Amino acid sequence: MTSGNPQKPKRHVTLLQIADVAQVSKATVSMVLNDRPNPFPISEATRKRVMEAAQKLGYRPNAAAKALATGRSLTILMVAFDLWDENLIARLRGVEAHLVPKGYSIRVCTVDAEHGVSFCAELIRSGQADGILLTGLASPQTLPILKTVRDEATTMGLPVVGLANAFPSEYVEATADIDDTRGSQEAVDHLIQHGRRKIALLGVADQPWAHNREQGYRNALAEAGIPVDPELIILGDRSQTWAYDVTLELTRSHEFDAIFAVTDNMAIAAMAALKAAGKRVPEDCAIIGFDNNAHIARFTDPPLTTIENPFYDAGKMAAGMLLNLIDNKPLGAELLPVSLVVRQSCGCKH
Amino acid sequence: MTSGNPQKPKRHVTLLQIADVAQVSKATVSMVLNDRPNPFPISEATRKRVMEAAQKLGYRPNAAAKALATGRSLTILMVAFDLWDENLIARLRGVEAHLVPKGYSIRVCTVDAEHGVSFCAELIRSGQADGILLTGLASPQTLPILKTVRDEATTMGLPVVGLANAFPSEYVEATADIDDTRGSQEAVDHLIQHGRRKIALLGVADQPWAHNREQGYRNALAEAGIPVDPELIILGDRSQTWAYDVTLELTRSHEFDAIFAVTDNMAIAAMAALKAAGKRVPEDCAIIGFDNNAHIARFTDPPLTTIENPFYDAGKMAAGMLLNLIDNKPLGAELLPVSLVVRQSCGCKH
DNA sequence: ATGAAAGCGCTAACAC
DNA sequence: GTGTTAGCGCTTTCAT
Repeated sequence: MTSGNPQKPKRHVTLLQIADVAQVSKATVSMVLNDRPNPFPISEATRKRVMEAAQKLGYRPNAAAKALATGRSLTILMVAFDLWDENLIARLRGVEAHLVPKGYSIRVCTVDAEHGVSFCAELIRSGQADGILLTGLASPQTLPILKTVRDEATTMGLPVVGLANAFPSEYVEATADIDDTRGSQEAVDHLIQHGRRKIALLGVADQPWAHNREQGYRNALAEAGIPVDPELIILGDRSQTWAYDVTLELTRSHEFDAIFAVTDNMAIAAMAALKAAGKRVPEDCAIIGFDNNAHIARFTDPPLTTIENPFYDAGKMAAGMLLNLIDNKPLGAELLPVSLVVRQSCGCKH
Repeated sequence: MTSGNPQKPKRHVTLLQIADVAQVSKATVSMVLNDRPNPFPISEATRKRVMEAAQKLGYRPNAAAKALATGRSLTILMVAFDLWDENLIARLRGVEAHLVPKGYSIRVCTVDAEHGVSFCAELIRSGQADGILLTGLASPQTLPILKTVRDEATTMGLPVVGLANAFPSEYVEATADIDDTRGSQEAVDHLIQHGRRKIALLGVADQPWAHNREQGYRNALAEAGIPVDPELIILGDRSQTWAYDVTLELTRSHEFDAIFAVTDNMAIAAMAALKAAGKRVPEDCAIIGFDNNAHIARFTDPPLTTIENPFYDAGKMAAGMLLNLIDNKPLGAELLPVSLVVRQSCGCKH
């Protein structure tokens, strides 16, 4: 059943065959199919003949030949950098939403401290992409890897665009980002509206995006005239284990009535720690996350209030920016708006 | 800062340049670089000269030219079929783990009922892949789409391999699957060990993998001599909303002391419903899921006992099988073992 | 042991 | 308006 490998017909219908059938030259066929005047328009008659022949033969241009001739692969390379549990598929769909209508497809390469950089470099150097989309997490230790990607891209003359997670500007031409600051500010402000005053921040060190979220936290406190308590700002490594441990510790050492965690993953770990410490959520401690991983956040106990992170839209925008750079058009970047998704961990009633 | 588009050097170091430097012909360079006797070996001297020249010039073969000449793209197409919230990155990493060492890279294309099939077909027909990896969910309504992929692959002579989620055999040469039946049987058996007798199954209709998980449930009951209560077998559409609603309903209409949900996502929704109905987990109702989405399952309240779904390994295996098919080698398929991850929702103490 | 040359399928000057 | 032609960078048969 599984043995007999499929016969390999490799039905390459070529331009030449169409030319034969339509009684024209390869060149004419190419022009018709690519809709390129040369410099004169093609007569409607031959146009039609060619189209019909192509249709009949089920012609599909060979991508390799096209790429070789034009020097463009119609492919972008999406580098997933140190990405493990995030919503890759939403980003991918967003990117495709923009790319596919323009005929581009996506090659992916995952990279982390141990794997993939050299292969990724290989892909770039071998001409398999017209531009690069970087997504994932750049930590200080892994920055050299980013540099490699950046350098290879530069020697090939390819633009690099960041998708979410605000990459440092030395490594990208531009980045498609969401309004981390504004979103966080809204979240923390919401906690303040609920009468919370001692709000802890569960943050992440050394990450631009996390820094922005921290800034939003500070803004909200400032606007409400609440002094920042440095002891309630805790920066870690983004892991759930860390978030759990540090929250547990905090319950023993400090007074606080709310937590703003810069990711949902951290928020749910913190929530578990609060419960382990005998605190009720949201009565004793309210909590808000960030990202809205809906299939988790909706079903925590209580359901997690959080900020919607529009990965799909970010993907679309990043793709748009990349294509613009490839075509030397204006970038068209903007900070994507985010919005609070109110559930119950903040203290709101159902 | 973001305006001046990067200059485009496009440093294509070619075979010819190496040939020049090394004082040999293109052909010789090609042979050396590809390690291909012709039919006689290359002399060590020229070999070295060529290698050094290549090294010095920083030569990287042009993928398009190579593909055009050989008819092989060294690329596989990964089709993500109706996949939204699953762990794509783990599969991807697994696939890459096997593919990259062999020089293959991955092109991705997401497809669902509304989008992407025609583009996916395009990618296949334009020779942009040597084989296809199918992953995601095939529902009866979307099967025609699968058929399209399959047909295009066939006309191009490309093998199609399924990665997880057991695709129907008409659409794939083979599939890399996990032992759904065995895993589920273990899970349900574990519940039985805890003294549970009225175990509800939260399943999914029309999905081979879900059917296997149901079979495991039945096996466990059979071995324990517990009669199957058809009313406790509930098949739905895999959505969390459905799982939540149906569980809530069940608490009102039936007696049961445990739930086996065929996915973690359904399990956490069910858990929320149980709590909403005033049931304690696991005292009143134990619950076990499937997949081990660790960043969720570890932090539910109580932590979710579940079956580890080795997506990474499945990715590796699928990639291996696909490459074997491409090279006409024996398939090397096997059912991947799964294991129970015991936490507390089953009734075990910490 | 190495080189010459044809060709993979397509594009883009340029000629007619 | 359409055809000719010369590549794009690489592989591969065959001749030497």
